[in-house]
Amino acid sequence: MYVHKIYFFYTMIADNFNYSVSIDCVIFGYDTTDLKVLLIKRGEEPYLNHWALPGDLINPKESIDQSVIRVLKELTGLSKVYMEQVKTFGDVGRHPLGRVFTVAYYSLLKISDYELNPSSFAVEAKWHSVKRIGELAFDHNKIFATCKEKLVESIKRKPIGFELLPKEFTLTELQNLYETLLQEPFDKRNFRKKINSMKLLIDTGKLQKSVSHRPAKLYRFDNNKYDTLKKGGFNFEI
Amino acid sequence: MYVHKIYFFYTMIADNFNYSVSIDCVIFGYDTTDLKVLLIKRGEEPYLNHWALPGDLINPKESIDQSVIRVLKELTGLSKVYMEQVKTFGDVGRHPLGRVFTVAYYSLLKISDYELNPSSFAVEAKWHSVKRIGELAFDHNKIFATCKEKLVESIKRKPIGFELLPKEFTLTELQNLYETLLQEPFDKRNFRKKINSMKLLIDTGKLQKSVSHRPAKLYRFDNNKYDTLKKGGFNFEI
DNA sequence: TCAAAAGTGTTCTGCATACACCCATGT
DNA sequence: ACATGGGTGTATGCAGAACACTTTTGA
Repeated sequence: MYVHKIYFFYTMIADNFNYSVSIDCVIFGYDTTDLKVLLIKRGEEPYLNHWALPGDLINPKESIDQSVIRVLKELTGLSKVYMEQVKTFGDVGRHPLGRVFTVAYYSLLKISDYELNPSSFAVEAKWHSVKRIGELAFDHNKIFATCKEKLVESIKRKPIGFELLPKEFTLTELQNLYETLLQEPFDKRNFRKKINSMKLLIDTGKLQKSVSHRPAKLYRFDNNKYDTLKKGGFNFEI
Repeated sequence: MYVHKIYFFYTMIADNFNYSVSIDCVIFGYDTTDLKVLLIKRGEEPYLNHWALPGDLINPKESIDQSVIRVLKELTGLSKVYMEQVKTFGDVGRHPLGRVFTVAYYSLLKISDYELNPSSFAVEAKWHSVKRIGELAFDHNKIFATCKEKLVESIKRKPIGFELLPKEFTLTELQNLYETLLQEPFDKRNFRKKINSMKLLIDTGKLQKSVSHRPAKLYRFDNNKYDTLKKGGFNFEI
């Protein structure tokens, strides 16, 4: 009976091992006014010269996460990058050469860090404004859209926005970030009141330099405090 | 140079197609007082006689979602079951016979529907209280835990709780559901006030039958209204 | 002295919370 | 008539929203 066949697939033979699995990574960076995504230009068919999400096949001896870490490291030179698994895509026709599943991740990094690590000369990689993404290779537009949505969801409920700013930042920079990502304006005083009430920022005592107006205070995000609060049931929310 | 190798994996050969991909499904049902999960008992090694999550290999010509729909249909007899992709697991050693990735889903169904469709005689399937899950096959305990967390997250922000109740239900049943899933008590009057303010329930005009106390009104969830409201930016939240 | 952005408090409104009694039915 | 859960309103507190002027710096 047909029902017998399923749920017990672990008696499978070598014939069952004929799929391929990759990761694709939507790498977000924020650039004073604009959210950007790091794309690479394909040097081969199919989709020659199309922009695509960076990714790679998963190696036989590495986990999914390790695969993403490896690609991020090779592309950006950075090791400790925030990343989050989003969704797996595996439609039948998504890859011309066979059945390839891809696990999509997004990750966040400070463009200021990235620019210090130009170890990616070998591949043409470029930041694109998320507002001006053209047609990407394969189903990467769909993957990108899904990751963007997930980022927006997460940014409201986790303090991951700080991953996109320099280590020391002003409150106005923080507010601009949220306004850009969430596409809505915030009242300056209320925004500061809310941020302040969370007690998650450390006043560095430093000020902005060489701006032609009153210099703003520089703050750092207090990771330790956040970890402590979170254990006590605290929920970040903007 | 090494960096050349990656990002251009699409020149791969048959050697790259040697992984296997499955789906596993955490099927939740709610039973007047308790959240349950549908497990199947393995009839073969490895993990003979262990309880496991229902799942199957993805067929060459079906999408990931289709694969889940197929398994749910074969196991429960139901076609339109709420489901949500949660996460993909692919640690190197998770399966003894080779590299098997599995895409985890959770799904929600009314146990009352399920019991009318006993098409799963061929496989030993049983509802287990989520509080009393023993040691499951493979990494299924981890998968289960991840899906349970995701369910709890989603239940607060989407009106999916109704998928677990009969089509017509009382407000007390609804409250019990939320109290069970979120593990916190709600004030009866405030709970009703909140539900009422959303205007998402339809009073069927019917009453409970043969209860030895004042019979409660029966309500239905208004799917159309919810879809409309959602388009207007409405966010369900409990 | 001007331009440009930083910084700061109060009032109002609405929503979450806390809380106790009468009602309808079956036995 | 009694036991059982169903059903209802009000007062209080707190957090989000609206809102405008003074301060500091460089040019």
